[in-house]
Amino acid sequence: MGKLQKSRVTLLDIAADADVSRSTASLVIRNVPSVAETTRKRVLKSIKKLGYVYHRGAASLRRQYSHAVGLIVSDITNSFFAEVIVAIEDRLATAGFVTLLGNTSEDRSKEERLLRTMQEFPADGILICPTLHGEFSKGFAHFGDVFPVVGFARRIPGLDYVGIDNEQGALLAIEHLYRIGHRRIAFLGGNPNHLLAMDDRLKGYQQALSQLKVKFDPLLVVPSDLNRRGGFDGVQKLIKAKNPPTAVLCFNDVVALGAMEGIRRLGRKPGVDFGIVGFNNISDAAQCVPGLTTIENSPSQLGESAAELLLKRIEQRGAPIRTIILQPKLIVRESCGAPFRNQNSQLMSKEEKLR
Amino acid sequence: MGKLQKSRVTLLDIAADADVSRSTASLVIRNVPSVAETTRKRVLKSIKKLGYVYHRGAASLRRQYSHAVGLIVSDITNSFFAEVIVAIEDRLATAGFVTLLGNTSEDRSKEERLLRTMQEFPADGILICPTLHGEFSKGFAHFGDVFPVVGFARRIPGLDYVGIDNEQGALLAIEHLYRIGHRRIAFLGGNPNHLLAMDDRLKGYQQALSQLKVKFDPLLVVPSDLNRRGGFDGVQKLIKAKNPPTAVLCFNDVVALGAMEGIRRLGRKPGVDFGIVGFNNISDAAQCVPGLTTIENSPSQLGESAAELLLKRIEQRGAPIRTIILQPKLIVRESCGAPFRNQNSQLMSKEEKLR
DNA sequence: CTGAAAGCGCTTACAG
DNA sequence: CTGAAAGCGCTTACAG
Repeated sequence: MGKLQKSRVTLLDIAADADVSRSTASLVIRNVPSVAETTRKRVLKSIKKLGYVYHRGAASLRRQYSHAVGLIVSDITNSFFAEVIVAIEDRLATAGFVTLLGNTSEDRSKEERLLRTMQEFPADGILICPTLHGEFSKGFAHFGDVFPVVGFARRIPGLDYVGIDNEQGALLAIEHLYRIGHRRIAFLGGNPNHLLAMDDRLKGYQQALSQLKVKFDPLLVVPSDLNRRGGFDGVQKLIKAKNPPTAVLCFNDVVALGAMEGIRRLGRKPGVDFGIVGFNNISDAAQCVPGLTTIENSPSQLGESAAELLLKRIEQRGAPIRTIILQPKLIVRESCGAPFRNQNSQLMSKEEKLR
Repeated sequence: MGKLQKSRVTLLDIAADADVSRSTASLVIRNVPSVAETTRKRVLKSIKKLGYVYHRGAASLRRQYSHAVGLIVSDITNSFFAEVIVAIEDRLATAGFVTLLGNTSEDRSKEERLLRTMQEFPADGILICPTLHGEFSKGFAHFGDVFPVVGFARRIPGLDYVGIDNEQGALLAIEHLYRIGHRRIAFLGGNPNHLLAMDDRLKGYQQALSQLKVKFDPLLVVPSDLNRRGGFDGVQKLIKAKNPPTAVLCFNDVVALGAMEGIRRLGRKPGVDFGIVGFNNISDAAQCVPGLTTIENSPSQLGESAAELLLKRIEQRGAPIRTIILQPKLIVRESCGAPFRNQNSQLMSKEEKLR
């Protein structure tokens, strides 16, 4: 501890201590090779000695990027998004970027505040899963080619986007339920007009029904909050109605897990008395009993692609808009109800164990 | 669009357009009242007209704080932490701070990288739940009075800290299990030597047993990963052993929820054939069936206190170290097993519904 | 291989 | 109430 630390140790202090210029010290820090080995060593020694901490903010101001990226999510407590966040943060860290996280809790005004704050920061770009609302354009209008923004999971017209083929996913789910014997199948979760993903999945649902010559019954489509509670309450409403369904496709796994509990609350056995399909394949889906049959929408793949897309967009702002649509996959587990006993012996044996 | 935007619109551009000095423009932006109303309006008009975006980074460099806070968490996919994060982010946003999020996934080297990066950023301070390891001091040694760091949920000796009274929490849980008839009670989850919280809860567990004159059996203490899978596997190991327990206290709710599924996997009924108590009271605990009896460790309260503590620490770095220990509370639901039927009529009726 | 000077976009005393 | 100048901690050409 050669000297009393008054405020911050700067490059100038290092330069003085190592008896070089500020520029040379800077070159050493950034690992520019053109510095003589002896000089480099002397500088590194001073850095250690004085406890120098690099100031990225100052560097960012001079260079024209911050190596910080904003990540705005609509509900961090939803496991799906938590898993997406991990993937994004990982990918960005690898590229040397820091992540600024914001959680909107589906609150539009919080979203707008976060967008502004992060842009002011300034972040080099923003990754966002927008809140539930129809008129996206409002909050995002000023980002065009001006500021790099990539949407994920929920589409934003006019911006780069990574998401899944929602229609196809719903279609796969309904076909599966039909195949194992279900004829009266409900759709639970989300709100039309608030969520394009909901509209698309509903489209897939209806399309599948019509292909399978099952009559569409609007009473079987029930909106709900996109959390456990929503599934819990929604499925009970469905079952208590007259002419109830025998199975349900839920908007996502979290809703589906809630629905499982709702069925239990009514004294029924999910996967035996009633069929449930989720959407996303979060890790809990494999862990619960009965295992949740679901549509894979890999959070890690989604997160990685989104991060990748943003990094590209930051590098070349002028590039045309890119949209990546990931393909869904049916993951069969044990939650689809009795009919399925007569279907597949391997699955049957799993089913057996439950009793 | 008066002029072609070449790079960034700065205060100087605003000043030129509004025909004032840079200083005056700055005063307007920061809402300093000493500016004449007509001048203010002229400046605001130019800001809108030119699409000016405030540059916080530049301001931070000049003032001596960034209004950014680092938040490092060991596992964002754990609902408990997700709920804590929401609370922290909320509180910080209210105070005008931006949150930089880092997830370590319990990886020590990631933790060290994040600490450094955030400090370099520079964040004004860091909130951290450290990864699982004994020698905390290593990674945190250089933060003393130098840089504001507040720990939460997992203690870090020598730093500000907010957490719960783990010993007392475990004690409450065991007393409850004993009261409703359990005599052979296991402890599941965590790893001694890696986690002080585990040591403390274990201490409470043993203390309760000894007070209740129940013999301590080390075979009933089984370590596990702190996730759903850990609970799932661990409880099955416990039940399959000879002389199995009739109930288990889990390190946290996530482990407990996994244990519930593990019990189902063995064809038993959680809350009927086997008792389970969790720890934390995450929102899923109220939602599952049977409802999870648990020890409340309110994530929102924890997060808010931690944020508060950091804000104070940032304001007065010299202040003595503060430690806040929140008091746990027993939340009785339906997961504690058959003995409990003979106990409480209100709960019995809930239990009834399950059949 | 190394150094002096200018500048990134703000704010902060200090004059007037 | 408003303006000119210096400075926060870096990096970037440009000389030598």
